[in-house]
Amino acid sequence: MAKIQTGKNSSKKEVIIKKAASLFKAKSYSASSMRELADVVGVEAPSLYNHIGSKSELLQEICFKIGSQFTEQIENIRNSDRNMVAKIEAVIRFHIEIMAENFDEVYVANHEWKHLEEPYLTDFLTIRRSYEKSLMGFIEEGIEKKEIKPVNAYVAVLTILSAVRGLEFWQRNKKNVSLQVLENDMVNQLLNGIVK
Amino acid sequence: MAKIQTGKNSSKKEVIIKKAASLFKAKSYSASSMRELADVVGVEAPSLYNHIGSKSELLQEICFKIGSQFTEQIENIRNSDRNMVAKIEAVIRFHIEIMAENFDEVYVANHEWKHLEEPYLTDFLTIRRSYEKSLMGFIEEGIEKKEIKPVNAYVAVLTILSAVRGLEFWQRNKKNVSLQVLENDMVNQLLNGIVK
DNA sequence: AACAAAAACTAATAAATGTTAGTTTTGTAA
DNA sequence: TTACAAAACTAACATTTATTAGTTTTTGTT
Repeated sequence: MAKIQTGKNSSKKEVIIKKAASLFKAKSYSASSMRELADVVGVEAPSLYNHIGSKSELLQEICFKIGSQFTEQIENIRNSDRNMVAKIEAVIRFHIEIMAENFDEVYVANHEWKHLEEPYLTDFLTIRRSYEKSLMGFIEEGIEKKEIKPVNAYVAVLTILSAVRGLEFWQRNKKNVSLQVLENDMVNQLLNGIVK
Repeated sequence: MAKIQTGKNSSKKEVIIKKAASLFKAKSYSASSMRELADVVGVEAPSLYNHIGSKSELLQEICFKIGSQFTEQIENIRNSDRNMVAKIEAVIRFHIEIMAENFDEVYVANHEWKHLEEPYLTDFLTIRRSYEKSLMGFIEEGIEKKEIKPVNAYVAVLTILSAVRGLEFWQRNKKNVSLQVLENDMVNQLLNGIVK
């Protein structure tokens, strides 16, 4: 009876994926049922299968869509003409902005990838590790060029990526802190610290 | 047939909780079944119920045990005689150390609390918010006393807590980076930055 | 108006879930 | 050795799960 509402530019499959991301974020992948997803889509559960292959396919689409956005962007930054500190700053800013735009999907990609099935799990981890390696390269090069203190590059990457991932806890307080302040302050703390 | 092995000082219930934490960390709370837990404990599933009340009780015990450790410690730090920067540093170091000792339980408390049932969920979030408030107090006082730059305290708390929570991704690389380096470098980056 | 394709529906399946009931085994103290 | 409690077991339960099969409705095109 009910029909899946497809807004501008998005196929029915894309609508389902967006709602799935929102559901998976709220309840986690495993605790979300296809019946619940059908409910929020406004349709009976079996009807979903006219548009998608399986529950796990939804998770795959979400994780790899986000994964390739990150991969593409860090490549752009690497090829750009900036000093290393500016490149690292660009990475941090990109994280914050993509999170602000695609909150649900980024959250799910960061927190629910564990439930990917093979071979997708391995592929995803490979992409992720390569991303971390790129960022580590920025830091090591920054150290060589004396732009950055001689820190352990792995710890720096871990600290930066963990910090930006923490933005997932932010949203609810959107009113208190603007995106601008958030972005500037976090960049500043990670690069220059907070101690006077 | 099999009996639950209870090592020194730990009751059978505590053994179950420890194994549950390990399982919940590996597979997430929802995707972990009582039969799987029984398997790793070395017993049939119904036997678990001689020692525990329910699956969700396990999650409660884990979350509140960790929660109260954090609450207690930040209280100690608050009452200690140090300047604010040193207090913030102590908080960061405590996070890293408790994570190194109680990895599974801290991980579960940080990632699976969503699945707590009421009223435990509300209680847990109250504890958590009060912890964040304490840390925010340290930062605001540090700013007043000109020890810390005039940053947005909320963003600083978010950045610090997110960074230390990211340690959960570390362990596998234990060999590459010692706990000492990790702790010192992370404290340094969060307080003093990495830019020369 | 008729036809074909797309997409909704209902009904049903096998498997897995947390948990209870009832029974047997084990360990300890008299 | 007997007796009692603790803790294991087997069997079973009602739900919930993702998904398939088969059917009807809707939609768009001729």
